[in-house]
Amino acid sequence: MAAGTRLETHIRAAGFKLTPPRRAVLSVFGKDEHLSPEEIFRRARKSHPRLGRATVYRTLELLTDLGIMRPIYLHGGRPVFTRIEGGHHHLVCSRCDKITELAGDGLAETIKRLAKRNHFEIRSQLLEVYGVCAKCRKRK
Amino acid sequence: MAAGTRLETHIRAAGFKLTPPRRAVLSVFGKDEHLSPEEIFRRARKSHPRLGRATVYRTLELLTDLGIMRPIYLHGGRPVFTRIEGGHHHLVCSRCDKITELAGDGLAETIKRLAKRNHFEIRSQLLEVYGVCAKCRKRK
DNA sequence: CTTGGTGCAAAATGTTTGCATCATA
DNA sequence: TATGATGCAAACATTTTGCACCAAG
Repeated sequence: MAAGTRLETHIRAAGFKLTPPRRAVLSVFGKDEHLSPEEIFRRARKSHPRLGRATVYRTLELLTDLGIMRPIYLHGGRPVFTRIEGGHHHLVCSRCDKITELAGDGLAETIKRLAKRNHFEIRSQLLEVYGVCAKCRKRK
Repeated sequence: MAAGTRLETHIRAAGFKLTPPRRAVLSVFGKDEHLSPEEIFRRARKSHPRLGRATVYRTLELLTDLGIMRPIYLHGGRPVFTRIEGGHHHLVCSRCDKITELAGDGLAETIKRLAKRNHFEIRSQLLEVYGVCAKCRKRK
């Protein structure tokens, strides 16, 4: 679990303690995983049964403050958490709720350029384009 | 209040009743206004004091279903509502929470082009770039 | 051994729902 | 006047907080 190890190092480097509950939370994240606090709780408890919900929330807050993870609000305003790196550019279909990653194509670069013009230091990008996906348009 | 009138017409056209509470909710939205349900409730109650919170939520849901408004989730996952038209491109400073509109510059067009390539029909765009604004960087 | 981290339970917050009443179309 | 809309209060879901105890560094 290289990714997990890297995250763990990050926590210690920032001067925070690396505890079993925190390891359990970190361990459930693969790359590009989008998980709700409740789902994280359920999964992490498998490796650390004593885990409480409050600790999940506190750990997610810590990880967010450290710039390791970030919440994304998609359906109904409930958050899912994901690793912060990379651009998160989504086409969200409001019919079938399918989320398509909108890859590359100079989008991230365009955004960086615009941000630079505003002297803004980018930490994370999130683009959500809402509408109707190709499949649902046909099925109309 | 041309905008308000236009929205009211939209509601009737869709076969819904135009009631005082709904007019009160609609009336608080200027253009580019981003308001939380609670703030909408507070403002709308000035023109219609009997208004209840539930009606605000129900009206916002209706307006969202009609494609007139949309929720945006910025700070701490609490929604703010805004008119759906136009691109909503924000630079969000995680130090001071200031939100800067990232205007034009071909961004909306770039996104449209990419969506078209995916045969995706755009209804609304939302870009959130998180990071540190110019002012806060200096103040470091 | 010191300080930050944890789990539990209670509290706070934000949103939804059931229902009797009201008013638009 | 029929049906959809409203306000109220209770229910609900999610997140935060207080506190005594625990363990990583």
